[in-house]
Amino acid sequence: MSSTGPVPQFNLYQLRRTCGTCSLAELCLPMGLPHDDMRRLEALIAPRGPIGEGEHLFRVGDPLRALFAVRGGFFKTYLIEATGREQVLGFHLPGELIGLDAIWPQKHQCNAVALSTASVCELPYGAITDLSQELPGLQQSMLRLLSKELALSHSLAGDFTAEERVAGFLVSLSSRMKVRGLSETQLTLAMSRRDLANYLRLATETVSRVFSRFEQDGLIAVDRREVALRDPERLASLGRCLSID
Amino acid sequence: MSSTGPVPQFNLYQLRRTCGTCSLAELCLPMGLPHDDMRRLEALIAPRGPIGEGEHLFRVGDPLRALFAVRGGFFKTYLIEATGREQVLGFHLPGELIGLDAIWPQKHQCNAVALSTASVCELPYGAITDLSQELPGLQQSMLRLLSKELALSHSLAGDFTAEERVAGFLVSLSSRMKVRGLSETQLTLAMSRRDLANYLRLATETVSRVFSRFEQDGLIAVDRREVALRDPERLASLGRCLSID
DNA sequence: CGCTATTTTGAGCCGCGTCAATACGGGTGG
DNA sequence: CCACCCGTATTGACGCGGCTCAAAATAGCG
Repeated sequence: MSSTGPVPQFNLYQLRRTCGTCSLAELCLPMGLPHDDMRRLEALIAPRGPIGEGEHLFRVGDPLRALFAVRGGFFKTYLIEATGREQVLGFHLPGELIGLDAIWPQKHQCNAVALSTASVCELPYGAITDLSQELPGLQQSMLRLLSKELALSHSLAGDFTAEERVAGFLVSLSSRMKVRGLSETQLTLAMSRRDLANYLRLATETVSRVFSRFEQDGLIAVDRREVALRDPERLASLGRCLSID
Repeated sequence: MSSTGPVPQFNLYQLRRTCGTCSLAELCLPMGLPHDDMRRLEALIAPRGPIGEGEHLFRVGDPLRALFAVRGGFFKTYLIEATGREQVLGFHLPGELIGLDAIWPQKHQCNAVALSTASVCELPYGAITDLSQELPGLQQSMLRLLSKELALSHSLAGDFTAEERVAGFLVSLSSRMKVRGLSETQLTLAMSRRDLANYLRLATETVSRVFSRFEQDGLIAVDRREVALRDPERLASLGRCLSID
């Protein structure tokens, strides 16, 4: 049995609407914030209801009004090069903040689109920075998140072989799922092969081939977008560190 | 005549020791800060004298004590992969801040080494964040710098051909030199071919070959580490945007 | 003037991209 | 329920860009 149906998704609409009770709080902006401070932050945050698959949170050039924290579902950020080619920058799981690269010029530098039905918390940028002026913990959180993203981006920058990239991606995703209390061996890829390949800077055919090879070698079991890690150890040794969590 | 001697370097020791009179202030952390605020920032900053070529500012794992702003000279940041291979993350010109990726875990995530005799301003991290708690402009500056670095990192992430990478690098460097009031056509590369190739994720031989090809095509003139841009237009059209300035 | 590190140039090979064909799956309408 | 269609994924054949290996040129330095 390769899949008995989709892995249990994040329960989008059962998530409480406050940071204090949100299971993602420790991954998200309020991480490590004292309770009282968290309440003040909450007051600024606007939850935003179901966002349909394919719907955009923002696009390149949009003025930065708010940062977005993923509550449920998956997002992809990408940009369109001068040549017209799409370039996937990242996939974003619940608890992660999107739009940080817009702070510099106050305009979004990439597009953000939902890969599945999703929901987010909207954090009005001005209000957040105003508040962080008063709450040292909040300022620290923001700097830390930015810095972390930077480190992640660095770790992605190396020149890796196709196998290293794919293995690294799987291991990293596994660890991100684990942190969120989900299965670390039974992964459901939210993205198409094309998006994944683009993100990894490979051709879709190459990703396909590597998946097949890994399956033959008993490293994983692939069924469409369900991937089971059979030998996480060996997989981890194959993939260079693409993870930061 | 390809070179009549080295291009005039930044006058390290003639630079005044205060942000208020530093020609790099507008590129650096105090960018856009009101005069009074700048004075308060200055009080925290410790200039650090001549740093010899090959000397390290910090290494992976060092606790984050301070961020460093380059005043004169050039730095390289890099890390050593698990496999032992070096990975160059970036080259840093005067006015740029180094060490931002250390904020997240409070430990430096990369090594920083001087490529030439250099000097820096040392910004004690705790003091900076404390002050930025009071000065909204300073907080904005820090967020902007981080965000900018992130955007730069994104723009580097694409999969480019060797020619695109080299051309992009030259164009980007040219623009960074121009901002600093130096020649935008007569570039002095501070780094070895090996470092440059590593940074661009190419083999040194490939960089060498691309340089030769560009020279044959009349795009540039190369003499050792002196590179003259002969046709910046065409060069820019070749190289995808690797710049953010 | 030799020694060594760096850079350039050449030859050959291999991983991955490209092109093309096939297989699969999910949705739609009869 | 099945036939059909179309987008996505897989598999195969082939070519090319850039890496590797090797050697020659050049520069830096004692």
